[in-house]
Amino acid sequence: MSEERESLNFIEQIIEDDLKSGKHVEIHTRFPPEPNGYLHIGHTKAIWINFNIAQKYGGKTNLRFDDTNPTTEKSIYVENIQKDIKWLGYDWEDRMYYTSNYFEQLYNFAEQLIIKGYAYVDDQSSELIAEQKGTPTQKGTDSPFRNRSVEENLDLFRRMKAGEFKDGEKVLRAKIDMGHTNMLMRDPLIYRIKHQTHHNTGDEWCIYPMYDFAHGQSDSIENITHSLCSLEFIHHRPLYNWFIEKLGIYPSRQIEFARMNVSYMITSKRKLKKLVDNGIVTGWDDPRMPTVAGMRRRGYPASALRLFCEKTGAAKRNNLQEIALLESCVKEELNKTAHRVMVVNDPLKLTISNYPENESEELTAINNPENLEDGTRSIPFSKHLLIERADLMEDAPKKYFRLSQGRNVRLKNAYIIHCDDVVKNEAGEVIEVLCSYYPNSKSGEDESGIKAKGTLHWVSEDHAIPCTVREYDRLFKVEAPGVTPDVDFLDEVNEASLKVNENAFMEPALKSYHPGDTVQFMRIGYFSVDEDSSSDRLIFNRTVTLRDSWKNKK
RNA sequence: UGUCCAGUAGUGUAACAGGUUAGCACAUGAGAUUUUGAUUCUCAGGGUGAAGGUUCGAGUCCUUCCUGGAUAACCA
Repeated sequence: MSEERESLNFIEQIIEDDLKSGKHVEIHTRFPPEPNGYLHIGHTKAIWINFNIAQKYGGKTNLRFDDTNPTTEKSIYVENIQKDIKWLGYDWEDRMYYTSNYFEQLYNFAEQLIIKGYAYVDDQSSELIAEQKGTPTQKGTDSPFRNRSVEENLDLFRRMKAGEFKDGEKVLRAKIDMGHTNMLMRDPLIYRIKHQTHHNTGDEWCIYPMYDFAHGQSDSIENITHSLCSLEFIHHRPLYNWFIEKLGIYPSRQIEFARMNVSYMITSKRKLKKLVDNGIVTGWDDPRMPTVAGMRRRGYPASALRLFCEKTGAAKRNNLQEIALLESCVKEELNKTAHRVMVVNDPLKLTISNYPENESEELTAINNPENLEDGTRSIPFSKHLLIERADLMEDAPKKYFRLSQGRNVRLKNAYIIHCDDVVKNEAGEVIEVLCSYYPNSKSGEDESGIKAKGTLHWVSEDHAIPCTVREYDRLFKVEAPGVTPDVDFLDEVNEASLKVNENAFMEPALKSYHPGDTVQFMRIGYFSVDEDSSSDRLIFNRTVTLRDSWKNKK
C-alpha cells in the first residue's frame, strides 16, 4: 500500500511536533475578536484556522471577546459575532469568555509587575511619551518617572484604579528598555485611565489594560497552547513572551499567519463602516459587503466559505486570493444543492402558432439533476410564453445555438420548437417571436427524431409571476482597493455594482421558496431569496453567475 | 535608514531530514459529453527573484545581492 503523506501547513507541523514531543497532550486554541464591528472574509480565515486545527487534533477552541477598550466596543457586536461564527459551522460549546472578565486578575498581574520592579507609573502626556520613544533608527530616552520607588508606583497605581485621576493624567508602563530595536519593547503602556462605561463590566473600572497586557495573559489564564494570530502581531511576540516570563505564568505560544486578502474586496473595519455610513451600501449585511452577514445574504453557503479557507490554506506570506476561487467554491457547493428553476429576466413574447389557445398542460421538471432525491415539480406550458430577449438573434452565425428564423431549439423540460417568424414594432424592434412546436418532441418522451442544438429556458406568460432580481456585481472596480497611496478607496467603488430588475418573471413553483433559499436560474446563475421579499413579490439576490463560455467566444 | 518577516506558473498552495520529468486547485486554451453554451470528462501551455558556493545530487544548506511587506496609537 502506498501511503500518501498528507501535506501540512506550518502551524499543523508545529502542532504535530508538539504532540509528538509530548509538550502538549491536548491542543487548545482561541478565536479572539474585538466586539467593535462585524466579522468579514478575513475573520473567516482566522476562525477556520483556530477552530479547524483544534478540531483536527481533537482539541478545543474558545471564543473570547477581546474587550479592553470600552470606547469602541458594544454588545450588539457580541451578539452578531456569535451568530456569524455559529452560521459558519463552528462551536465553542460552553467556552465563551471575555477578556474583561479577567480585569481583576490582570490588575493583580500589574501589581506583581510593579512589585518586581518591572513597571512604573508615568505622569507625562501621550505626546511627550511618544517623543521619548525615539524612531526605528534612533533610540528612545528614559522617562523622568522611570525610577520611582515600588511603593510610590504601587500607591499611584492603586489611586489610578480608585479613580483619583483624570483620563490621560497617568499611565502604567512596563519597564523594559528604551533603547530596544523593537519599538514595542520601549517601555510600552500597559494600563490607561478611561472613565467610561464598559459594555460588560459597566462602571466597575476606570483603568483598562492595553492589548499587550491583556491578550497573552488571557491566553495563559485559559491555558491556550497555541495562540494563532495574524502577521501584524509578529513584533508583539517578544513582548507577549516577556510578560509571561516576568509573571511566571503558563506559557502560551504565539504563532503568526498571513491574513487573507481577497481581490476586489476590502477588510478594513474602518473602511467597511464608511461604506455603510456613506450609504454606498444598505448596511453591514448588504449582499455586496465582504462581511459574513453580507455573504450569507448574498447566498454564499457556509460550506463554500469553509472550502475556500481550506483551499487557500495557511502560510506566512502576504497574499491576494482571486475572487474567482471564492466564487468557484460557491458554485461547487451550490451545484450540489440548488434547485434548477426557470426565470426570465428580460422577457420577449413567444407564441406557438400550432398550440391550442386557452389550453395548458403541466410538465415535469427535475429539481436538481445532481441530486435526484430532491424530486420533481410541475411547470405549466401554454401557447403564450416568455423567453429571454438575448436568446433570439436574427441573421445569426452558424455557431449560434439559440433561436433564429428557420431554426429549431429545445424549450427546457418541454418541446422542440421551430422559429417561423418575428414580429416587429415601428421602431424595428422585435416584439414577438412566432414558432411552431413538434407535439411528439416532449421532454422525456421525444419521438420526433429532431435534433436541436440549443436549449432555452422560458415561462408560460399566463402563469408567470413577476419578481424582482437584484443583479449584484463586485463592489470595487480595482483588484486591490484601498491600498494605492493617495487614492481614496471610495473612488474605487464600482458604481454599477447593483442593477435592480423589476421586470423579471418566474415560474409559479417559486412561490413556495423562502428567504435564504438559494436556487439556480437555469442558464443564468445562482440566486438567493432575499429577506426583503413579501408574500406577493419575491426578491432575488444574484449570488454568482454561471460560467458562460459562449460569452467569451463572441 | 534600524529591526523583523517573506520570496515556488496569472493567483494561491505543496514537495516529509538535499534524491526520479517540481505536485494540486482556481484561472487560461483546446477537445468530448450534455434537454442548462451549466455540470462532468480528457488534454495543453506556463514556475523555484538573481549570482556565486558546498555536494555525486540544491526549491531545500552557505554567502552576497535584489524585491515585497510589517514596524514608532493612552487601538486590537
